[in-house]
Amino acid sequence: MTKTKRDSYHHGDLRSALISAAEEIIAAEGVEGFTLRKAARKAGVSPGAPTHHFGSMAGLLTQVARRSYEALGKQLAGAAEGLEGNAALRALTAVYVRFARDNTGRFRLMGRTDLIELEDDDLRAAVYRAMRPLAAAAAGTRGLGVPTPEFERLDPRLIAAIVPAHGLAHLATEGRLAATMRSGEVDAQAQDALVDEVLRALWP
Amino acid sequence: MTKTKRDSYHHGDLRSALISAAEEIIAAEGVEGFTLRKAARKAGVSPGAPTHHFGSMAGLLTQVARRSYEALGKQLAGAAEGLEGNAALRALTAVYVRFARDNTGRFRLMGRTDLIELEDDDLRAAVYRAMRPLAAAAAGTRGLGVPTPEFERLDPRLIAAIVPAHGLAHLATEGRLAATMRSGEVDAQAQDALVDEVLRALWP
DNA sequence: TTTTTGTCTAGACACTGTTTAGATTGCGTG
DNA sequence: CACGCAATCTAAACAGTGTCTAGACAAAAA
Repeated sequence: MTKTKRDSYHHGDLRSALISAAEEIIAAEGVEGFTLRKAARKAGVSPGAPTHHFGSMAGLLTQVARRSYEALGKQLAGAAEGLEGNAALRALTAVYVRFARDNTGRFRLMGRTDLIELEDDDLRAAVYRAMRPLAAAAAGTRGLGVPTPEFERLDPRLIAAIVPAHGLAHLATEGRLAATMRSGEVDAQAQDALVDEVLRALWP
Repeated sequence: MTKTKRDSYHHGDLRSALISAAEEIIAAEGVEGFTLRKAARKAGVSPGAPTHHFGSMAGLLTQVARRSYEALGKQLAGAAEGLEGNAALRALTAVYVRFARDNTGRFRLMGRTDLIELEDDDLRAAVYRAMRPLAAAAAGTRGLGVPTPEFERLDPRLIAAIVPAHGLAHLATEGRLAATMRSGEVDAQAQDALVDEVLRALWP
């Protein structure tokens, strides 16, 4: 509850305050619980204020999505260290799925093309950068070149490396994957084990 | 534009009229363009009327999702005929992706766990039934038993059969897969070819 | 010090889903 | 056939939403 109070008419750093507020709301209540007015209230500012900084709600959420891709990229970056071939791909996919499970709100936002501005250059760059470890692993295993930012022309074998991660992550966040315990919570360990089994079936 | 006019106070078959209206709106404007009031207007009925038949907006959309899974199931049913092993899996996955591409609105709805009632028994049954062809193909190839409706206890190798379809379909609907032509439209043929290449990389 | 520029507020607008109380009708029973 | 009941739909309201237009305020530039 970082309700930023202020004494002066101007906020000072409203832009990043709104991004933080949005991230907190999404983490606590999910994308479906997010509201632009809520974020404004949390930053201690009037409902119309965010528009001036982000143009629209989608503008703000695009920034949140961009930062989320950066976070995902950071987690993927070190995940394949010392591993090669299919073992590297398995490790990266496992991290991808864990990120989706542990950051359900943000991950759902990343897939909501109606809420974010997909053509935003910074966002596209962040997506591209986040996928680089997967590309590198696929390249190492199968002799691919480095992919270009244009997703339209990605090598089919690189897509083949991304697809299982994406699919598993979606199933996980939709609660269809695994091991929901009696409390309703997800048994992370059991899910990790299941994911590992699936990955060994795909990439032995 | 099936604007159902009526002369009597009672509608007659409002329930299915609302489902049809919702399907038309979602097909034309996507899930994000759907509105309960819009559906009510299209059926020629007051904003409060749907509540009595479906409880809430999620109730109506759950019916749409159920019918969508039935449609998907129908398309999958005949897709693997005469095929075996990985070839059957490839054919089924291709149909899955085509369904997502040609029914973007409905497919997006199926993944929106915040808009539909995931615990609805009819919906769960429809999901299970739709996945049966994939299960059968995976079983034929790898010696699996028939899966139970509880998704929590699915065989990892069956999940491995579903995951690429799900992942590819999502990438396709998010516009990240392929071959967007200069018009902004998707080049279906090119996309099919790409999907085939990806599948041959996963299931040679 | 004055002007200009960037920030933010106040209030309104057209919507949304859902709730309440009441009007209207069709149907099964006497 | 007539009656009462249950189902069905309306009308109006409520608390919200994102966004737009004026204008108020403050800080930086002239």
